[in-house]
Amino acid sequence: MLIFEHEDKKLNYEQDSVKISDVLKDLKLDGKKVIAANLDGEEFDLSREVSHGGVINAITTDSPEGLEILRHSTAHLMAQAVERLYPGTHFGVGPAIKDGFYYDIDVAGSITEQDLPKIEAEMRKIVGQAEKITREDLPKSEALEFFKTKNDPYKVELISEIDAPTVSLYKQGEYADLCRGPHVPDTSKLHNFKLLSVAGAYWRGSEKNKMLTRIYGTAFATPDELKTYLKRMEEAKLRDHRKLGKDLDLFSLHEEGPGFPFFHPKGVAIMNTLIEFWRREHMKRGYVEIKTPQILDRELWLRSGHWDHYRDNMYLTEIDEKPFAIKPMNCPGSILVYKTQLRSYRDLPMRLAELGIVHRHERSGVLHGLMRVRCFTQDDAHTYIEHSQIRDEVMRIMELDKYVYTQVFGFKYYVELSTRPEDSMGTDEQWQTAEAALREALESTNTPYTVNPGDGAFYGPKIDFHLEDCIGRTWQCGTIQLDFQMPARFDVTYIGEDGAEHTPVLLHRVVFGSIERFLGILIEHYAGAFPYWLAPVQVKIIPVSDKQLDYVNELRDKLMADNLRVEIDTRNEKLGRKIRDAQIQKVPYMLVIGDNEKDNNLVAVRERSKGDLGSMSYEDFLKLLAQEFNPIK
RNA sequence: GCCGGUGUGGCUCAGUGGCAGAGCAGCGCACUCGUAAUGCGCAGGUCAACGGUUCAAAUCCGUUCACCGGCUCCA
Repeated sequence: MLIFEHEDKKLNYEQDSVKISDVLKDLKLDGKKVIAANLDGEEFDLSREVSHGGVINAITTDSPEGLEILRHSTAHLMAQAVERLYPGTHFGVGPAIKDGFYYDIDVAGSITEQDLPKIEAEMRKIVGQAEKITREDLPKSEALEFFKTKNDPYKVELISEIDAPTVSLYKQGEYADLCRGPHVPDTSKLHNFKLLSVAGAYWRGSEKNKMLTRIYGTAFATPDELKTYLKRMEEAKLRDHRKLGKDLDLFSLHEEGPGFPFFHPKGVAIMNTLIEFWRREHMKRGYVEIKTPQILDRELWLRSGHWDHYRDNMYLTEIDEKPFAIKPMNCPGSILVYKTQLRSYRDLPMRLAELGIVHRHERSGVLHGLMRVRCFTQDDAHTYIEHSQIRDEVMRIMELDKYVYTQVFGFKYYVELSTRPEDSMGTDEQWQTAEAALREALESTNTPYTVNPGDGAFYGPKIDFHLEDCIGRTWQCGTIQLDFQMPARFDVTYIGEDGAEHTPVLLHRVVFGSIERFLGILIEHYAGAFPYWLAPVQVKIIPVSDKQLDYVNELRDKLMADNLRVEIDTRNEKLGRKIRDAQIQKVPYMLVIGDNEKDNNLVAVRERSKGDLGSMSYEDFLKLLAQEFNPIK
């Protein structure tokens, strides 16, 4: 006897086993959108026979679970098409992912993006054939035999590692795949998919293994959702900071300096404004600022542990035949500053901030506009504290991060706790204490976080703050790292209340992370339309003709004297043209100056999104600007 | 670093073995203009670099570099 429950409904069957689709039908849970079911937390195909009852729910394509199944089935569909078109292809793994799916394959020759339409066409053919997707449970040994015969070494490897007596196979037509399932009942359920790109991916994610070909695609429940997604990707492309950086004349990249961006006047204007804001917030919060050298004796890096744990990322040089290194981090320099005096417990927490330029050797393939570079400015600070101050200091920093990310910039962000990596220094006990301290700070502030095991710095665990960009990618910005190692290695001390010497705890932290990366994220976040306080050009003055040049120059001088970033468009162009160009440059305010304004001592204000605001006096315009959000006012 | 792709004027791109092109931007001239592109003209390229094949290479082959999409790695 089997008993199924759904909400307040109950259903009994006399027989020993029953088909999921029958149960759903009897519960009136069937429908066009239903592709699988959830029974006591486990997902089942509609065609599965079950011999136990429980709480049952239908899985529809408009739920996250349903979408995942849909995408997973589409991955299989793609694999089947690939196998038809490229016989002899070996298959790796093909899961559903955040915005779609992929399949890793080992194909003789190569597949390029030009081949995708062909594969897609074959997929549609299989959809038309409405191939039934069937599940088969079989002993591991049989499955192994099956894939050995099929000459699919990757599947053989996967099965050998499965720790269960039986495995499941999913078949559709001539295609069979090792898979946990569930899947849609047949291939005709798959319509709204698109293959997107081809890339390389190491087998099982290890660079020691062979590189396979990965085909990315996406699938949605409805054509509209697919269209919306593709449109969003198009729009994201338009926001790409590399394109906007060029169009808005913010920065450039050159072959002569791979990974070393060149910043133009407008890019620097934004960065300087960010830095001004940063200084203001930090001075308010009890930080003091230092500056330490770019190049330091190798001895220092040996002592800090960087030589042992970070050498591959360091640029080396020589001065007077002595080895030196270009700094990849600011901590050792900060420590030397701390140690210039005998410190008292009364000096703690001592918050030494530094806008430190660091160089790190990044492998050529990872460079990406401003997001991933080889030289960047960290908005760093090293805080020296007593053990008892860890929690409070971490919470103070988290508060600052929250203010900056959400209040000032309006970002969504995610918090991650990264624990001890393989290549690290210190004792297990030190790491446990440090990790526990960070956890405590997260928990006592009710901050939701995920744990990223083994991703800490080599000297301590860390809390990372990831900001989400316009296409849902996340970038690590802020970090708070707890360090018991450096202070000990450098004999950093303070005199306690008890008159004895103690070793302080060192907190490394950044808010923006890298000024360069943060600028990149902001460009995409705002799509180049920077808010008034950050805009590289805040006001563009546009004379209607060159008869107003004198008045316009006078206006510019006044605005500049009021510390505004202002430009005049003196080109011999029509008004419409000058406005268009200022709009394209996303300047927040335009002042249109014709005879009317000149004769009556007025300015005609145009705001980039609201349009013409009419004429007003200069003073009224300043009042208007004063109402704009401005955290450094 | 690895896999795949791409590299033509400041920008966006056409040109697939036979004289290097277009639009925009720039410069000059005319128009002196009222809220998203005025017209006419001029100038601008070692076709990423190096090597090879060929009577002839932007085009075919090789090497290197950079960039793009990913993987691995990271702020």
